[in-house]
Amino acid sequence: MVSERGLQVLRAIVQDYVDTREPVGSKAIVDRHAFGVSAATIRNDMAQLEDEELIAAPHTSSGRVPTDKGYRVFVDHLAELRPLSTAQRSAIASFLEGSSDLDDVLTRTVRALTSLTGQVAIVQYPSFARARVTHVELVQLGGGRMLVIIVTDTGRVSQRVASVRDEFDDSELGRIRAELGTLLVGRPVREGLERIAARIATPDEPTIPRETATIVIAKAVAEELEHFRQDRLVMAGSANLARSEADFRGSIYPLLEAIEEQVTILRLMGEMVADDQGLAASIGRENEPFGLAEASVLASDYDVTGARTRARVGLLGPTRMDYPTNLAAVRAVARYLTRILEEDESGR
Amino acid sequence: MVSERGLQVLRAIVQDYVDTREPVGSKAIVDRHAFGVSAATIRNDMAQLEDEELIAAPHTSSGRVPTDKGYRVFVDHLAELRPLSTAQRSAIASFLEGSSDLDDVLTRTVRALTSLTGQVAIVQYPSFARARVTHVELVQLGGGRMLVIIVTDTGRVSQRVASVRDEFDDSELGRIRAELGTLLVGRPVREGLERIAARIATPDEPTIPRETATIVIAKAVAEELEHFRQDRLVMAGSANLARSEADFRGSIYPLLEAIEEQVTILRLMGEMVADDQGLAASIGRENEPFGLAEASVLASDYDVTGARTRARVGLLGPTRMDYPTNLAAVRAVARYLTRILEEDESGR
DNA sequence: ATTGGCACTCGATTCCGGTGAGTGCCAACG
DNA sequence: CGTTGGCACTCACCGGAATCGAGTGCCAAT
Repeated sequence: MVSERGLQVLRAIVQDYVDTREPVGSKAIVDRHAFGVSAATIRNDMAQLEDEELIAAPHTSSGRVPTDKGYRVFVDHLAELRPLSTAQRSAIASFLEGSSDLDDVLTRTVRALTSLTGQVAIVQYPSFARARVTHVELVQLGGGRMLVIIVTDTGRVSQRVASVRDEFDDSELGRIRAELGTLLVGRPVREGLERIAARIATPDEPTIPRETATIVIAKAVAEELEHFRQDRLVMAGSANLARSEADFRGSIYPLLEAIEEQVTILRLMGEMVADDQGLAASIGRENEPFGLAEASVLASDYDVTGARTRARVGLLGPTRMDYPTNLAAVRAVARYLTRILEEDESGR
Repeated sequence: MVSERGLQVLRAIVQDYVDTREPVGSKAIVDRHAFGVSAATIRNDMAQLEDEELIAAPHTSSGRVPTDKGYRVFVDHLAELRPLSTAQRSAIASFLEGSSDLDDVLTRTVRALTSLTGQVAIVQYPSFARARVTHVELVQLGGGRMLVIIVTDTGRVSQRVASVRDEFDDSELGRIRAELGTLLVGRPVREGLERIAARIATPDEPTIPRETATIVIAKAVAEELEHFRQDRLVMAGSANLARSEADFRGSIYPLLEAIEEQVTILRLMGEMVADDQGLAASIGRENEPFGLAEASVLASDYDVTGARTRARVGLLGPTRMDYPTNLAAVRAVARYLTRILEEDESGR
């Protein structure tokens, strides 16, 4: 329904509007872009684009602004990702250089992405539900406290303090440790949880205090494992929302709230559908069910070899954002992250 | 220089302005507050307050607005803390109920305070620099990785993964563990750091690989201990800044940035001087050196028995805030927190 | 010291006409 | 049929004038 040149006009409108934040008129288009035609012709094309609801006019006689649908078409068909400059690439590299554990890598990644794009950057923790437990360690702290440490093959280390009433001698401690070991080591977290649940359900003589202490510990382990199943986010750059405040008609309150809550963004990132390159975008009104109708989220899958699962890096910003640049940045950062995690994996 | 009634007028102006955000005029004061005098008299008082720079007029003929200095006098001499309702007290209690470890307690505390005040709530981690190390644990993860765990008498547990190239058998591991133990256990973190530094500096035969591995581990321990010295914050409610946006002439960008950076707020909270009740306030321009000239910070000390040191709970909001209510909330939450931590301590 | 009165200030609101960017439509043209 | 120049029309955006009114400062009277 809309001509080839019409699409080029749409592209021009998106680009100019993102640049200037001003509604763009037919004259401005022929001036700034080398279409070989007159303004009147562009106007005809614009009328078509308006029929298709790809652009809209704020008032009867003013330039046009892309609609969310227009941005969608732009992203899907028109946008050529703008490759990063070498300066930008080396910036990423220097951000990520010298990182130690997983937490550190993800924190640095999110910082790199926010400084690259000027948007709110988001990194999803790899889901640990499928990670395998490699170590369970118990350390007595004294005073009836027991430190429980769990390590998985994804390199995540996690600990929790349990209150047991008694002190244990080494052999007893060894026995409990061994039992937990057979229950968990080598098993995926999910499965480990089930096995612990089953073990706890097994009716023990409740009169034997040592045995119940084992159960207390097992429960602490289970609680901590449950923690592993919860997805988490690392974010940075929320202050940037204040800069692009003018793009949010209402206030940035819902955005900041979503950032603090995490859960909304987590669900949103989880539901986005990636293309064959692992890139995904959710634009404006498409985020209405999440209460973020004036924002866009870009995301890219990254590989977490050890976890046999994928997670996402992404960013959040106003609908009026520079999609080609930001998509390229997200993709690049995701690739760097994948590579770092692979090196880390093979380095073991 | 300014009469007793003058101070009451200042109080009225602060209260009304906080309520309405409108400059308040002499007429409004006699209407809303039962001074037994006429508007003209109030005007005379206001002229004096203006001479003292406690209030100011946005334009030649409009009501007055408290200056930062005015707020300061209000907080120091005029404000009677508004005691919390029983509903609010039980809200705090229910927030804090069932909390487990230190992290959890602080997170819940900060949530309680933000929901109570509608401002950005801040809790300073107790400084661990003086905490004593009670356990050093080493766990081999395989692949040349060593998990280092440090526990202090404040209940903080912290871990780090170090890359050592070799595998150790149990006796060797025991020896290293014992050495680290004698270096650290029972010592304050600060002192432990020095002892490790001294130990590393001692020229060892660099040809003995096992020995150098010990040093690698010791370095990892030192790094982690260094982490203990860094103060940290837990914050919540940053979205609230968007609600009170109108109170920030510029944008809320610097505020959000400070929240994300933490370090500025950390320094600010550290430098505030508390009164005999442990309460402190830093108002408006007083925060200029920190780039937060349009904000106020309230804080209250809370006790951390085990750490033999004090830390702070506080909140951050626009200068135009309800000081009596917010100060009371901060104080109440600080007291709850102190009590919880004491119970925890004695419960050992 | 307090008060009523009064002139005055100045931001806010409204109205008005002019300006201009931009559109929609149409007739003409290749 | 797509393209183009022309043209009337719309409407947001000034800038200025007029009005309003809340609030002040000052003063003379109590």
